[in-house]
Amino acid sequence: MTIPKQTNRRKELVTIAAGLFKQESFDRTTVRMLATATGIKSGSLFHHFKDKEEILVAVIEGGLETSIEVINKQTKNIKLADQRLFAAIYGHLMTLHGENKDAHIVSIIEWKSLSTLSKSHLIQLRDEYEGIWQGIIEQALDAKLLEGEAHLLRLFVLGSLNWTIQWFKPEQGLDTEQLAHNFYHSLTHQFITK
Amino acid sequence: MTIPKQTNRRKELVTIAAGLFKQESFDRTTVRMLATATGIKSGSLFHHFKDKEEILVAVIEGGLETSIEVINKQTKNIKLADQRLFAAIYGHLMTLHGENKDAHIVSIIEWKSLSTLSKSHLIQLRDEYEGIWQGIIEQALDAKLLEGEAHLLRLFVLGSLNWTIQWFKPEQGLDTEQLAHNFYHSLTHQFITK
DNA sequence: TTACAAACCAAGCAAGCGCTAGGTAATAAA
DNA sequence: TTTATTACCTAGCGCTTGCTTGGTTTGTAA
Repeated sequence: MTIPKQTNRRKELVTIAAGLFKQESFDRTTVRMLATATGIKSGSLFHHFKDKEEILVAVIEGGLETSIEVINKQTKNIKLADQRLFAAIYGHLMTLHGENKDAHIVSIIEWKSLSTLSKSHLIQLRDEYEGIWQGIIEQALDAKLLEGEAHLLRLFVLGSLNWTIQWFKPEQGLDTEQLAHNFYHSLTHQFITK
Repeated sequence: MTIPKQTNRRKELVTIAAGLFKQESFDRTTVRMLATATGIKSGSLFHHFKDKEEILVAVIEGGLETSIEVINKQTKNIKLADQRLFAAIYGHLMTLHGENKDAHIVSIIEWKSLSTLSKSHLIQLRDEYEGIWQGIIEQALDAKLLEGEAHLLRLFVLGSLNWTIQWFKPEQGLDTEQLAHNFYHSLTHQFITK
Protein backbone atom coordinates (compact mmCIF):
# COMPACT_ATOMS: atom_id res chain seq x y z
CA MET A 1 0.00 0.00 0.00
CA THR A 2 1.10 3.51 -0.74
CA ILE A 3 1.75 5.62 2.31
CA PRO A 4 -0.46 8.70 2.79
CA LYS A 5 2.35 11.20 2.34
CA GLN A 6 5.26 13.05 3.87
CA THR A 7 7.12 10.46 5.92
CA ASN A 8 10.75 11.27 6.47
CA ARG A 9 11.88 8.37 4.37
CA ARG A 10 9.72 9.52 1.53
CA LYS A 11 11.25 12.98 1.66
CA GLU A 12 14.73 11.49 1.47
CA LEU A 13 13.79 9.45 -1.57
CA VAL A 14 12.29 12.51 -3.25
CA THR A 15 15.47 14.52 -2.68
CA ILE A 16 17.64 11.81 -4.15
CA ALA A 17 15.25 11.37 -7.05
CA ALA A 18 15.39 15.10 -7.77
CA GLY A 19 19.15 14.86 -8.17
CA LEU A 20 18.93 11.99 -10.60
CA PHE A 21 16.07 13.45 -12.59
CA LYS A 22 18.03 16.64 -13.02
CA GLN A 23 21.25 14.87 -13.98
CA GLU A 24 19.84 12.18 -16.25
CA SER A 25 16.32 13.35 -17.09
CA PHE A 26 13.19 11.59 -15.93
CA ASP A 27 13.01 9.17 -18.83
CA ARG A 28 16.61 8.08 -18.58
CA THR A 29 16.43 7.54 -14.83
CA THR A 30 15.39 3.94 -14.23
CA VAL A 31 13.77 2.68 -11.05
CA ARG A 32 16.88 0.55 -10.59
CA MET A 33 19.06 3.66 -10.64
CA LEU A 34 16.81 5.28 -8.07
CA ALA A 35 16.93 2.17 -5.92
CA THR A 36 20.72 1.95 -6.00
CA ALA A 37 21.08 5.64 -5.18
CA THR A 38 18.77 5.31 -2.19
CA GLY A 39 20.27 2.04 -1.00
CA ILE A 40 17.22 -0.15 -1.41
CA LYS A 41 16.01 -2.68 -3.97
CA SER A 42 14.03 -1.49 -6.96
CA GLY A 43 10.80 -3.19 -5.91
CA SER A 44 10.84 -1.47 -2.52
CA LEU A 45 10.36 1.90 -4.17
CA PHE A 46 6.78 0.97 -4.85
CA HIS A 47 6.06 0.71 -1.19
CA HIS A 48 6.50 4.49 -1.04
CA PHE A 49 5.14 5.47 -4.45
CA LYS A 50 2.48 3.81 -6.50
CA ASP A 51 4.42 4.33 -9.72
CA LYS A 52 7.40 6.15 -11.18
CA GLU A 53 5.39 9.19 -12.11
CA GLU A 54 4.31 9.72 -8.52
CA ILE A 55 7.96 10.26 -7.69
CA LEU A 56 8.22 12.94 -10.35
CA VAL A 57 5.07 14.60 -9.07
CA ALA A 58 6.49 14.67 -5.55
CA VAL A 59 9.73 16.20 -6.79
CA ILE A 60 8.00 18.89 -8.83
CA GLU A 61 5.51 19.66 -6.08
CA GLY A 62 8.36 20.24 -3.65
CA GLY A 63 10.25 22.36 -6.14
CA LEU A 64 7.30 24.63 -6.78
CA GLU A 65 6.45 24.99 -3.10
CA THR A 66 9.99 26.00 -2.29
CA SER A 67 10.02 28.55 -5.10
CA ILE A 68 6.84 30.13 -3.79
CA GLU A 69 8.24 30.27 -0.27
CA VAL A 70 11.45 31.85 -1.46
CA ILE A 71 9.92 34.57 -3.60
CA ASN A 72 7.44 35.45 -0.86
CA LYS A 73 10.17 35.65 1.72
CA GLN A 74 12.46 37.64 -0.57
CA THR A 75 9.91 40.27 -1.51
CA LYS A 76 7.95 40.34 1.76
CA ASN A 77 9.20 43.48 3.46
CA ILE A 78 10.23 45.31 0.36
CA LYS A 79 8.06 48.09 -0.98
CA LEU A 80 10.05 49.88 -3.66
CA ALA A 81 9.45 48.59 -7.17
CA ASP A 82 13.09 48.40 -8.18
CA GLN A 83 14.14 46.51 -5.09
CA ARG A 84 11.21 44.14 -5.35
CA LEU A 85 12.08 43.35 -8.93
CA PHE A 86 15.69 42.71 -8.09
CA ALA A 87 14.74 40.55 -5.11
CA ALA A 88 12.47 38.44 -7.28
CA ILE A 89 15.18 38.00 -9.92
CA TYR A 90 17.76 37.10 -7.32
CA GLY A 91 15.38 34.76 -5.52
CA HIS A 92 14.49 32.96 -8.70
CA LEU A 93 18.13 32.51 -9.62
CA MET A 94 18.86 31.29 -6.10
CA THR A 95 16.31 28.51 -6.35
CA LEU A 96 17.86 27.51 -9.67
CA HIS A 97 21.53 27.71 -8.76
CA GLY A 98 21.78 27.73 -4.97
CA GLU A 99 21.27 24.83 -2.60
CA ASN A 100 18.44 22.35 -3.18
CA LYS A 101 18.24 23.57 -6.73
CA ASP A 102 17.44 20.17 -8.21
CA ALA A 103 13.72 20.10 -7.49
CA HIS A 104 13.04 23.51 -9.00
CA ILE A 105 15.05 22.69 -12.09
CA VAL A 106 13.16 19.44 -12.53
CA SER A 107 9.85 21.26 -12.13
CA ILE A 108 10.83 23.38 -15.11
CA ILE A 109 12.39 20.92 -17.51
CA GLU A 110 10.27 17.85 -16.81
CA TRP A 111 6.88 19.52 -16.91
CA LYS A 112 6.20 17.79 -20.22
CA SER A 113 6.81 14.38 -18.68
CA LEU A 114 3.80 14.74 -16.39
CA SER A 115 0.48 13.11 -17.20
CA THR A 116 -2.44 15.39 -17.94
CA LEU A 117 -3.94 14.55 -14.57
CA SER A 118 -0.82 15.44 -12.60
CA LYS A 119 -0.43 18.65 -14.54
CA SER A 120 -3.96 19.76 -13.73
CA HIS A 121 -3.14 19.43 -10.06
CA LEU A 122 0.28 21.05 -10.10
CA ILE A 123 -0.77 23.87 -12.40
CA GLN A 124 -2.28 25.61 -9.39
CA LEU A 125 1.11 25.93 -7.76
CA ARG A 126 2.63 27.16 -10.98
CA ASP A 127 -0.13 29.71 -11.44
CA GLU A 128 0.42 30.93 -7.91
CA TYR A 129 4.12 31.43 -8.55
CA GLU A 130 3.54 33.19 -11.85
CA GLY A 131 0.88 35.36 -10.24
CA ILE A 132 3.38 36.68 -7.73
CA TRP A 133 5.75 37.51 -10.57
CA GLN A 134 2.99 39.18 -12.50
CA GLY A 135 2.38 41.60 -9.63
CA ILE A 136 6.04 42.47 -9.36
CA ILE A 137 6.31 43.10 -13.07
CA GLU A 138 3.24 45.32 -13.10
CA GLN A 139 4.63 47.37 -10.26
CA ALA A 140 7.91 47.73 -12.12
CA LEU A 141 6.04 48.86 -15.22
CA ASP A 142 4.24 51.54 -13.22
CA ALA A 143 7.60 52.71 -11.93
CA LYS A 144 8.85 52.96 -15.54
CA LEU A 145 11.55 50.40 -14.88
CA LEU A 146 10.31 48.22 -17.69
CA GLU A 147 8.71 48.72 -21.07
CA GLY A 148 6.04 46.66 -22.76
CA GLU A 149 3.08 44.51 -21.88
CA ALA A 150 3.02 42.88 -18.43
CA HIS A 151 2.00 39.39 -19.46
CA LEU A 152 4.55 39.10 -22.24
CA LEU A 153 7.21 40.69 -20.08
CA ARG A 154 6.70 38.06 -17.42
CA LEU A 155 7.18 35.34 -20.00
CA PHE A 156 10.26 37.02 -21.46
CA VAL A 157 11.84 37.56 -18.06
CA LEU A 158 11.12 34.13 -16.63
CA GLY A 159 12.23 32.60 -19.91
CA SER A 160 15.60 34.29 -19.70
CA LEU A 161 16.03 33.31 -16.07
CA ASN A 162 14.93 29.72 -16.59
CA TRP A 163 17.24 29.41 -19.54
CA THR A 164 20.23 30.03 -17.26
CA ILE A 165 19.81 26.38 -16.28
CA GLN A 166 21.32 25.55 -19.64
CA TRP A 167 24.55 27.49 -19.28
CA PHE A 168 25.15 29.12 -15.90
CA LYS A 169 27.61 27.45 -13.53
CA PRO A 170 28.14 29.52 -10.33
CA GLU A 171 31.63 28.09 -9.89
CA GLN A 172 32.94 29.66 -13.07
CA GLY A 173 33.84 33.21 -12.07
CA LEU A 174 30.46 34.88 -11.91
CA ASP A 175 28.35 34.16 -8.84
CA THR A 176 24.57 34.13 -8.68
CA GLU A 177 24.24 37.60 -7.18
CA GLN A 178 26.42 39.11 -9.89
CA LEU A 179 24.35 37.34 -12.49
CA ALA A 180 21.22 38.84 -10.95
CA HIS A 181 22.77 42.32 -11.13
CA ASN A 182 23.77 41.87 -14.74
CA PHE A 183 20.33 40.70 -15.69
CA TYR A 184 18.64 43.50 -13.81
CA HIS A 185 20.83 46.01 -15.59
CA SER A 186 20.23 44.63 -19.08
CA LEU A 187 16.51 44.37 -18.41
CA THR A 188 15.85 47.80 -16.90
CA HIS A 189 18.78 49.72 -18.41
CA GLN A 190 19.44 50.92 -14.87
CA PHE A 191 21.51 49.90 -11.89
CA ILE A 192 19.83 48.93 -8.68
CA THR A 193 19.98 51.58 -5.96
CA LYS A 194 20.74 50.15 -2.55
CA MET B 1 24.78 -0.66 -45.08
CA THR B 2 24.16 2.93 -44.20
CA ILE B 3 23.85 5.24 -47.15
CA PRO B 4 26.42 8.03 -47.48
CA LYS B 5 23.98 10.89 -46.92
CA GLN B 6 21.34 13.18 -48.37
CA THR B 7 19.13 10.97 -50.51
CA ASN B 8 15.65 12.32 -50.97
CA ARG B 9 14.13 9.49 -49.02
CA ARG B 10 16.43 10.18 -46.13
CA LYS B 11 15.39 13.81 -46.08
CA GLU B 12 11.75 12.81 -45.93
CA LEU B 13 12.41 10.52 -42.99
CA VAL B 14 14.31 13.24 -41.18
CA THR B 15 11.46 15.70 -41.62
CA ILE B 16 8.93 13.25 -40.25
CA ALA B 17 11.25 12.33 -37.40
CA ALA B 18 11.63 16.00 -36.50
CA GLY B 19 7.89 16.28 -36.07
CA LEU B 20 7.71 13.29 -33.78
CA PHE B 21 10.77 14.25 -31.76
CA LYS B 22 9.25 17.65 -31.16
CA GLN B 23 5.84 16.30 -30.25
CA GLU B 24 6.87 13.33 -28.11
CA SER B 25 10.52 13.97 -27.25
CA PHE B 26 13.37 11.83 -28.53
CA ASP B 27 13.21 9.28 -25.73
CA ARG B 28 9.50 8.72 -26.00
CA THR B 29 9.60 8.35 -29.77
CA THR B 30 10.15 4.67 -30.57
CA VAL B 31 11.53 3.34 -33.82
CA ARG B 32 8.16 1.69 -34.33
CA MET B 33 6.43 5.07 -34.13
CA LEU B 34 8.87 6.50 -36.63
CA ALA B 35 8.29 3.54 -38.94
CA THR B 36 4.52 3.84 -38.82
CA ALA B 37 4.67 7.59 -39.44
CA THR B 38 6.88 7.10 -42.48
CA GLY B 39 4.91 4.13 -43.82
CA ILE B 40 7.64 1.52 -43.56
CA LYS B 41 8.50 -1.28 -41.15
CA SER B 42 10.64 -0.52 -38.15
CA GLY B 43 13.59 -2.61 -39.32
CA SER B 44 13.79 -0.72 -42.60
CA LEU B 45 14.76 2.45 -40.80
CA PHE B 46 18.17 0.99 -40.17
CA HIS B 47 18.83 0.81 -43.86
CA HIS B 48 18.95 4.61 -43.83
CA PHE B 49 20.43 5.23 -40.38
CA LYS B 50 22.85 3.10 -38.43
CA ASP B 51 21.01 3.73 -35.17
CA LYS B 52 18.32 5.87 -33.60
CA GLU B 53 20.74 8.57 -32.54
CA GLU B 54 21.88 9.12 -36.13
CA ILE B 55 18.32 10.20 -36.88
CA LEU B 56 18.45 12.75 -34.10
CA VAL B 57 21.80 14.03 -35.33
CA ALA B 58 20.39 14.46 -38.84
CA VAL B 59 17.39 16.36 -37.49
CA ILE B 60 19.49 18.69 -35.37
CA GLU B 61 22.04 19.24 -38.10
CA GLY B 62 19.29 20.29 -40.47
CA GLY B 63 17.73 22.53 -37.86
CA LEU B 64 20.95 24.36 -37.16
CA GLU B 65 21.84 24.76 -40.82
CA THR B 66 18.47 26.28 -41.58
CA SER B 67 18.81 28.69 -38.64
CA ILE B 68 22.15 29.88 -39.90
CA GLU B 69 20.80 30.36 -43.41
CA VAL B 70 17.82 32.31 -42.13
CA ILE B 71 19.71 34.69 -39.89
CA ASN B 72 22.28 35.34 -42.60
CA LYS B 73 19.61 36.04 -45.15
CA GLN B 74 17.62 38.22 -42.77
CA THR B 75 20.52 40.44 -41.74
CA LYS B 76 22.45 40.38 -45.01
CA ASN B 77 21.68 43.72 -46.56
CA ILE B 78 20.91 45.54 -43.35
CA LYS B 79 23.43 47.95 -41.94
CA LEU B 80 21.69 49.86 -39.14
CA ALA B 81 22.11 48.35 -35.71
CA ASP B 82 18.46 48.60 -34.68
CA GLN B 83 17.18 47.02 -37.85
CA ARG B 84 19.76 44.27 -37.71
CA LEU B 85 18.79 43.44 -34.16
CA PHE B 86 15.13 43.34 -35.02
CA ALA B 87 15.77 41.20 -38.09
CA ALA B 88 17.72 38.70 -36.01
CA ILE B 89 14.97 38.53 -33.40
CA TYR B 90 12.30 38.10 -36.02
CA GLY B 91 14.36 35.55 -37.93
CA HIS B 92 14.97 33.50 -34.83
CA LEU B 93 11.29 33.52 -33.93
CA MET B 94 10.42 32.56 -37.49
CA THR B 95 12.57 29.45 -37.37
CA LEU B 96 10.89 28.52 -34.09
CA HIS B 97 7.27 29.25 -34.98
CA GLY B 98 7.03 29.49 -38.75
CA GLU B 99 7.16 26.65 -41.25
CA ASN B 100 9.61 23.79 -40.78
CA LYS B 101 9.99 24.81 -37.18
CA ASP B 102 10.30 21.29 -35.84
CA ALA B 103 13.99 20.73 -36.60
CA HIS B 104 15.14 23.94 -34.95
CA ILE B 105 13.03 23.27 -31.87
CA VAL B 106 14.44 19.78 -31.60
CA SER B 107 17.97 21.14 -31.95
CA ILE B 108 17.30 23.23 -28.86
CA ILE B 109 15.44 20.91 -26.56
CA GLU B 110 17.10 17.62 -27.42
CA TRP B 111 20.71 18.78 -27.27
CA LYS B 112 21.15 16.83 -24.06
CA SER B 113 20.07 13.60 -25.74
CA LEU B 114 23.09 13.66 -28.04
CA SER B 115 26.16 11.55 -27.36
CA THR B 116 29.38 13.36 -26.53
CA LEU B 117 30.72 12.48 -29.96
CA SER B 118 27.75 13.89 -31.84
CA LYS B 119 27.83 17.03 -29.75
CA SER B 120 31.46 17.67 -30.55
CA HIS B 121 30.60 17.65 -34.22
CA LEU B 122 27.42 19.71 -34.07
CA ILE B 123 28.86 22.24 -31.64
CA GLN B 124 30.58 23.91 -34.60
CA LEU B 125 27.26 24.75 -36.19
CA ARG B 126 25.93 26.03 -32.89
CA ASP B 127 29.00 28.16 -32.34
CA GLU B 128 28.63 29.61 -35.79
CA TYR B 129 25.03 30.58 -35.11
CA GLU B 130 25.85 32.08 -31.74
CA GLY B 131 28.78 33.96 -33.25
CA ILE B 132 26.49 35.71 -35.69
CA TRP B 133 24.25 36.73 -32.81
CA GLN B 134 27.21 37.91 -30.81
CA GLY B 135 28.14 40.35 -33.56
CA ILE B 136 24.64 41.73 -33.80
CA ILE B 137 24.46 42.23 -30.05
CA GLU B 138 27.80 44.00 -29.94
CA GLN B 139 26.72 46.34 -32.68
CA ALA B 140 23.51 47.06 -30.78
CA LEU B 141 25.52 47.80 -27.66
CA ASP B 142 27.66 50.28 -29.56
CA ALA B 143 24.51 51.97 -30.77
CA LYS B 144 23.29 52.22 -27.16
CA LEU B 145 20.26 50.09 -27.91
CA LEU B 146 21.20 47.63 -25.20
CA GLU B 147 22.83 47.76 -21.80
CA GLY B 148 25.20 45.27 -20.21
CA GLU B 149 27.81 42.79 -21.21
CA ALA B 150 27.67 41.31 -24.72
CA HIS B 151 28.21 37.68 -23.84
CA LEU B 152 25.63 37.63 -21.07
CA LEU B 153 23.20 39.64 -23.16
CA ARG B 154 23.36 37.10 -25.93
CA LEU B 155 22.50 34.35 -23.46
CA PHE B 156 19.68 36.38 -21.92
CA VAL B 157 18.20 37.27 -25.30
CA LEU B 158 18.44 33.84 -26.88
CA GLY B 159 17.13 32.34 -23.65
CA SER B 160 14.04 34.49 -23.79
CA LEU B 161 13.48 33.74 -27.44
CA ASN B 162 14.07 30.02 -27.09
CA TRP B 163 11.72 29.90 -24.15
CA THR B 164 8.87 31.02 -26.39
CA ILE B 165 8.79 27.40 -27.54
CA GLN B 166 7.17 26.62 -24.21
CA TRP B 167 4.24 29.00 -24.47
CA PHE B 168 3.87 30.84 -27.79
CA LYS B 169 1.22 29.64 -30.23
CA PRO B 170 1.00 31.90 -33.32
CA GLU B 171 -2.66 30.98 -33.80
CA GLN B 172 -3.75 32.58 -30.55
CA GLY B 173 -4.16 36.25 -31.40
CA LEU B 174 -0.58 37.44 -31.50
CA ASP B 175 1.42 36.57 -34.60
CA THR B 176 5.16 36.03 -34.77
CA GLU B 177 5.96 39.48 -36.13
CA GLN B 178 4.02 41.16 -33.35
CA LEU B 179 5.80 39.02 -30.83
CA ALA B 180 9.11 40.16 -32.30
CA HIS B 181 8.06 43.78 -31.98
CA ASN B 182 6.99 43.32 -28.38
CA PHE B 183 10.25 41.65 -27.50
CA TYR B 184 12.31 44.29 -29.25
CA HIS B 185 10.47 46.99 -27.36
CA SER B 186 10.86 45.38 -23.94
CA LEU B 187 14.51 44.65 -24.63
CA THR B 188 15.65 48.00 -26.00
CA HIS B 189 13.00 50.25 -24.41
CA GLN B 190 12.53 51.67 -27.87
CA PHE B 191 10.34 51.08 -30.89
CA ILE B 192 11.89 50.05 -34.14
CA THR B 193 12.09 52.82 -36.74
CA LYS B 194 11.13 51.65 -40.20
C1' DT C 1 6.87 -10.38 25.34
C1' DT C 2 3.67 -9.87 22.33
C1' DA C 3 1.53 -7.39 18.56
C1' DC C 4 1.37 -4.82 14.55
C1' DA C 5 2.39 -1.79 11.12
C1' DA C 6 6.07 0.11 8.37
C1' DA C 7 10.06 -0.83 5.58
C1' DC C 8 12.32 -3.74 2.93
C1' DC C 9 13.90 -8.08 0.01
C1' DA C 10 13.88 -11.97 -3.48
C1' DA C 11 12.44 -13.35 -7.61
C1' DG C 12 10.58 -12.67 -11.65
C1' DC C 13 6.79 -11.45 -15.25
C1' DA C 14 4.92 -9.19 -19.25
C1' DA C 15 5.68 -5.74 -22.33
C1' DG C 16 8.34 -2.88 -24.98
C1' DC C 17 12.74 -1.45 -26.51
C1' DG C 18 16.60 -0.89 -30.23
C1' DC C 19 18.41 -3.44 -33.52
C1' DT C 20 19.82 -7.61 -36.73
C1' DA C 21 19.83 -11.20 -40.38
C1' DG C 22 18.46 -12.93 -44.48
C1' DG C 23 15.44 -12.58 -48.15
C1' DT C 24 12.41 -9.95 -51.71
C1' DA C 25 10.62 -6.18 -54.74
C1' DA C 26 11.46 -2.01 -57.37
C1' DT C 27 14.25 0.88 -60.33
C1' DA C 28 17.33 1.88 -63.75
C1' DA C 29 21.59 1.67 -66.15
C1' DA C 30 24.43 -1.64 -69.32
C1' DT D 1 17.72 -8.90 -70.92
C1' DT D 2 20.94 -9.00 -67.59
C1' DT D 3 23.07 -6.90 -63.56
C1' DA D 4 23.56 -4.05 -59.85
C1' DT D 5 21.87 -0.97 -56.53
C1' DT D 6 18.58 0.84 -53.58
C1' DA D 7 14.66 0.21 -50.80
C1' DC D 8 12.01 -2.41 -48.21
C1' DC D 9 9.86 -6.75 -45.50
C1' DT D 10 9.60 -10.78 -42.27
C1' DA D 11 10.67 -12.52 -38.18
C1' DG D 12 12.55 -12.36 -34.10
C1' DC D 13 16.63 -11.94 -30.64
C1' DG D 14 18.48 -10.24 -26.51
C1' DC D 15 17.92 -6.97 -23.24
C1' DT D 16 15.82 -3.49 -20.22
C1' DT D 17 11.91 -1.46 -18.54
C1' DG D 18 8.27 -0.52 -14.84
C1' DC D 19 6.01 -3.01 -11.70
C1' DT D 20 3.95 -7.19 -8.82
C1' DT D 21 3.68 -10.79 -5.48
C1' DG D 22 4.51 -13.07 -1.33
C1' DG D 23 7.41 -13.31 2.28
C1' DT D 24 10.91 -11.30 5.92
C1' DT D 25 13.04 -7.86 8.95
C1' DT D 26 12.86 -3.67 11.75
C1' DG D 27 11.00 -0.31 14.86
C1' DT D 28 7.71 0.96 18.40
C1' DA D 29 4.39 0.87 21.77
C1' DA D 30 1.45 -1.69 25.03
